[in-house]
Amino acid sequence: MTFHVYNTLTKEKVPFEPMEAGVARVYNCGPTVYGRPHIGNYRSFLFADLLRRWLEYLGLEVQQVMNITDVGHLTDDDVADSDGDDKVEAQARREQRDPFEITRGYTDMFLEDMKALGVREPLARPRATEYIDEMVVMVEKLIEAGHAYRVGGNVYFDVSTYPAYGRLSGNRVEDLVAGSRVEVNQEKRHPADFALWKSDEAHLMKWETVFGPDGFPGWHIECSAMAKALLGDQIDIHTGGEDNVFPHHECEIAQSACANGVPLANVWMHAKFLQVDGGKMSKSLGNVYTLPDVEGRGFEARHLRFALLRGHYRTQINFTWAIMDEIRARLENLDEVAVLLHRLLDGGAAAADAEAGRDVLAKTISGFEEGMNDDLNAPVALAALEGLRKPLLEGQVGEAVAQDALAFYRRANEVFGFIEVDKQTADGEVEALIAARNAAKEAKDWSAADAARDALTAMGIELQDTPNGVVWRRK
RNA sequence: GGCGGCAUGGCCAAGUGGCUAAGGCGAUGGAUUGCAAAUCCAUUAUUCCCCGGUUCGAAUCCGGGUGCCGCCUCCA
Repeated sequence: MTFHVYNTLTKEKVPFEPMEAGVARVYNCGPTVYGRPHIGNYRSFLFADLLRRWLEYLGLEVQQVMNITDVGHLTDDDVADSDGDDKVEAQARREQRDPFEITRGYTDMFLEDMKALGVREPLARPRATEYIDEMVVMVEKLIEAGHAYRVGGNVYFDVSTYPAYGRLSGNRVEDLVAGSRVEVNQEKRHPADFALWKSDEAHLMKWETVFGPDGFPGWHIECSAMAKALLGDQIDIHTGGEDNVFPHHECEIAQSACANGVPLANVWMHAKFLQVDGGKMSKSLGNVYTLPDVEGRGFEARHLRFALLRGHYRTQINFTWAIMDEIRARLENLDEVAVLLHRLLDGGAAAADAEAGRDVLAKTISGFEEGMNDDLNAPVALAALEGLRKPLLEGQVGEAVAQDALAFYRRANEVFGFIEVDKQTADGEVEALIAARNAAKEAKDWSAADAARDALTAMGIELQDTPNGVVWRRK
């Protein structure tokens, strides 16, 4: 089975075929850095990371770009000019700091979190403020081509010049107008027209351009310009959260196609929102969690990575602390597969036949790959990996197979990135305590034996008394 | 008002027309143990939100209802 992906644009799963053999060009809509990223944000970036890692597993070179939006989007495009209020500037006012300082600070936090969560560095993380010139060029081109028009220092995209507008989101221009809850901006030709460039001298983040001295880009042009600058006019996959479908990606599609003459992306993929405690997370409920919150509850970043990748990216998944406890237990089992493989290869209980379990391994690999190839069906792939544990516990795996199984397990973890696959080594203190406990048991000094065991438990070492002696693992 | 998604055991989560509904967590009983943990054995959805329909056959398709969620406004 080849890798199939669900394309939001066509609403169907299609085989993934990169335009250039062996290379996948992928653009991920990144965060707007006006606040500390939360677990909901992480989900869509983790999805982007999973996609990238799966493409790499398949042997493709992935040219991945994830932008950082450090220009605030207007909170309300249609009434923009009056107060120039946008997320970044609003935050800047709240913190009484320079907006550029704000975005730098939150960008650093974002990058720290990504690193902690094991997200691989993309080829580039362009910042919108570094691509103002490219945006202006694109806007000028759209004006020249008759797809955009100026009203004073503002520039709007004329949706009537792009009949496919609405295809991605399933919205019709007429319905958008009817359902619009914002005041109609009189200077636009059509209420659905969207801003490419805005001017407002009260705006804090502003640039002098051909459109005037106090301008700033509209919400959508940034990504179109950065994708073009770094990946070219046409890319293979464009991703984002489900909220990006409309208006952001719909607008990107329109403006890029009109400016470049080719479709921006062949496939559009969107991650569903994460829910917390069964509903939308909200500040008033106090459940807009961040990585430090999760770590404060005694979990590691990899637990969170697992929790957010455990469900299919297009299904709603829920986050609760009870689920995190379950995640911890499950991850211990996945870690244990590696522990068991290392133990076996170090002379542990292997099946007599070195080739024993070959069929089990083959089934595991095909289950894993078929799951991932089916639009990144992580739950199926994970179930396949978990299936390795039982045969190992039952001693049904031979040494040669274990060798291959470990190699595969490492590759599988190159995709998931939350399993501990390296061999666990004991330090002198651990070994001494184990020896002390064995001696105490021999002497039937149960309180000394239990003391040693308690000390090890406190160090995160779990002992297992098996019929063949004592083994241990780090939990 | 317009558009869209989802509903599977105590919990999480696969399955999208056809053998006994994956897998995990948890729970219960037993074995094992100095006691535990781990492990092993057994049990844990005759049933997939509800009501109709199509079909030889549906969790899977269709119609209606209920509930949750999303977009149309900043949001991953």
